[in-house]
Amino acid sequence: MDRNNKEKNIAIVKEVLKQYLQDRGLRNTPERYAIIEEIYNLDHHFNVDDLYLLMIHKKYQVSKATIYNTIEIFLDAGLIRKHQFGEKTLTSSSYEKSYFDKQHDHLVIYKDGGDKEIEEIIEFCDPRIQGIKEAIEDAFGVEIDNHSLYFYGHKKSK
Amino acid sequence: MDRNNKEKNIAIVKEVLKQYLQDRGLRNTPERYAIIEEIYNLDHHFNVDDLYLLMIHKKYQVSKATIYNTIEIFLDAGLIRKHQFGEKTLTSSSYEKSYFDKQHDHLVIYKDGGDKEIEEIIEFCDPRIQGIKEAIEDAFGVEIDNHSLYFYGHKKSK
DNA sequence: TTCATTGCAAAGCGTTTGCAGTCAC
DNA sequence: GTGACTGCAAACGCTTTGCAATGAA
Repeated sequence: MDRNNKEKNIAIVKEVLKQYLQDRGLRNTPERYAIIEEIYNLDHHFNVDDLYLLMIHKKYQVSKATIYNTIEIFLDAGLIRKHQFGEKTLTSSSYEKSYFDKQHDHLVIYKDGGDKEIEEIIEFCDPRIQGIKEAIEDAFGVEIDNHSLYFYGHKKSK
Repeated sequence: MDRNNKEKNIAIVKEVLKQYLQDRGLRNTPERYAIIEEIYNLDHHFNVDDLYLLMIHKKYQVSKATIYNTIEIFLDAGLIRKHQFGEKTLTSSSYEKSYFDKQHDHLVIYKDGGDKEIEEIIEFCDPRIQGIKEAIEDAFGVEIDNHSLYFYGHKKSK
């Protein structure tokens, strides 16, 4: 059932992608469909290297350059979202599928001790952010397309 | 008056830094004081390259390596904050002095047209973020040390 | 004197680019 | 057939690291 759902979603996303490519006169390359399929099979955040290794270890032969290119298209098409976790240490960009999800924010939990290592990333969604967004739009006469909110913390020690 | 204030603040920050270095058994190098002085003379966000060029063109001879090292200390001491503007294109990390300011968030305004260029960065402070923070702390049993909130948008076209 | 810190240059690492070959159209 | 796309390797840009020289304690 869950699996069926996933397959259905993948089919839908491929259709959306097809439409998008068509509209812009871009080509239907097999790589693009393979990559979007792998992304929508994942349930977590991933970075380019993750995705590259995953695809190498599976059926496909893709290059990182193609993944980078393709991801740019998916971002523009609204099929994925980009994140920069790790305010403390430098990390590669992370991505996640976004077509069926509502926008959500992230709580980044660091391990105790000054090692600056991420323990866990929790997603949440607080409607109050909408109120802030609207206030900012009014205050500065802008249209806000997008936001990112991260909380950084650690497990409460008892 | 403004200038006097700035000089007074710089004196205070140097004192704070001195204390911090002392507490950790770190050394009072002239570079560290020169760098913190230049940072607190700035009124805007800056990146390492900005700061490096500024200092080269002024009295001091510093290396980027030292600036990177030093900035790490200042971050830990709470004297500066680190930002990653530019969700769309890759940018270097930005920093800003933080000792006298209250925590604030940022509205990143992009130029119109798909050129992904930043037009302006506006700072704001909405108290409602505190409410969200507390809700998250309760919901997930964490202590939040820190947050970052960015809105990304564009000027409203009439 | 000692060893943290500096400056320099080299290395790292994620990402982008150039280009010859390929393949969607 | 044409030119957008791919894969590869090289280039890029920011940041980190290794190391000999320096200088704060």
